[in-house]
Amino acid sequence: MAKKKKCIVWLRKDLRLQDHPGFRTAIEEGYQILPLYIWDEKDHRWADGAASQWWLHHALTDLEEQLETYGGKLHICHTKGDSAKILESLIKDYEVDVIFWGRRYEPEIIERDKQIKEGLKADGFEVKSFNTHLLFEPHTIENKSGSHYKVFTPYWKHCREFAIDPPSDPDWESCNFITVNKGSLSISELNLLPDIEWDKGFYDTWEPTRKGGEERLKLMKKGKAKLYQDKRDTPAEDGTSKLSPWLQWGQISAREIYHELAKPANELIHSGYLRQLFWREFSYHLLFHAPHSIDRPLRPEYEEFKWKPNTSYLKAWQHGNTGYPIIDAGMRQLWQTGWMHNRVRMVVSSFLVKHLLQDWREGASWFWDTLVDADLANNTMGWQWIAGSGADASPYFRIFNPITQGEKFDKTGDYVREFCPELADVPNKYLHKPWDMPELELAAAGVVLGKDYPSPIISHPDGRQKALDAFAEFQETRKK
DNA sequence: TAGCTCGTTGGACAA
DNA sequence: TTTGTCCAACGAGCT
Repeated sequence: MAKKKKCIVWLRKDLRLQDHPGFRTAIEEGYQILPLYIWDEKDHRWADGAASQWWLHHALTDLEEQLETYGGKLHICHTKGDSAKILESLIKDYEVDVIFWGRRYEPEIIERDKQIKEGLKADGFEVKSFNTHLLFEPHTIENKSGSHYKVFTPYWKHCREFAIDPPSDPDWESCNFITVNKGSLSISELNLLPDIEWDKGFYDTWEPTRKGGEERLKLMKKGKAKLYQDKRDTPAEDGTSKLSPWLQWGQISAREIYHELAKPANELIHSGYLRQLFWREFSYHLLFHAPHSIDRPLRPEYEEFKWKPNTSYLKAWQHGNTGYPIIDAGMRQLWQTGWMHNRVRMVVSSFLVKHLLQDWREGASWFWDTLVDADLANNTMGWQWIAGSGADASPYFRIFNPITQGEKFDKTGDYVREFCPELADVPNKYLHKPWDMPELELAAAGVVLGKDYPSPIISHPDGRQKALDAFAEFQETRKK
């Protein structure tokens, strides 16, 4: 009898069994499969942050359980920057013929994967990679002049011209696995969970399993997506999809979401949300074509911008102690739940970069470490946009006003009261500017400013003016 | 090619 | 309280 062909399916940002072209191909072509996850602590400079690691732990646990129902076992390894070595030794140990993996698009990972691929091919092994993460791969889209898009709307219009492959599930009933007896670590041995218990709120907020994501998607399908356009800007309401962490880890694919919501009859009513999926695509497109933008301004002239580093400002912002309720509620939501509402992300980012004149990279790294949905392409694009150094960036005089943004988008004050409970009894009239409240009323609400809740670290008119001055000065130096 | 239009997410101020 | 207008300037993308 002919020897069974063997393959490794190396899982990366595609921790799912559904709509997985790697698994599907392996099963269709009759391979015996070794499903592999390598926890590489140093696979690039933006290796997963603490909140992401928390999610990863649970995603792997869930994936392991799903595989077990088909008689498979997830093989788990750990390294600090040498995934290639692990692959090589597994290939030898199990006489593997081919490796399948889903492509990643972080600049340093592209480079690393290329080297691994070349190395393996030189040794006579076959490597096949697939698109498991996106609707459109960044290099496949170009504008009429043969270059990449820099503005969202034309990019989006262009993409809409193309059909998107429907998701396609592997036939797991006919799957064969390679029998593995040794060498795999347990998930807990990866030490992905925090030593200090700061993750309690995460458990209250998330069910980080495939099933948890399917539930969210079901809610969108049942009506949430229809209401999305109206509710997306109200942080007190559960009006967004919150699917970002599942998407980021690939527990649910973009294709699955797209096809669930874009059925012809629904396309229009869901278009507000679907558009957001294309924003994710667009940020991968930008990152691919401007790899330097992960830690340098996309527009090089912004290298000259004079940020004013100030540790106490940065700390106050990180810990939600700026004295601006909408900012503090957002930063505390982030810390407690590993997630922040998108509207509030813009307000807090603008405040850090404009009012406080702190380098956008400080904000980007804080988000990176604390968000369960941290995604290099989205994070980079978002911060560059707010800092004004991005491709289609916000003009420098566009400075979010933390008071009016609060009053406009958290009218009821429910959001602020949830995350800044010390302000619970402050009436709506003053909730977004407690410093304007008369002493007596403050006392009645049980708040002493500077003691129970911080006084503002900078006054809004001051912060705004300083930002305008700094950016005007920057424009001047550019002209010279 | 030159010229035209437009750009996810806003704020301040005047009327 | 609401609404309209201006705030700069530029480069992408299209015709």
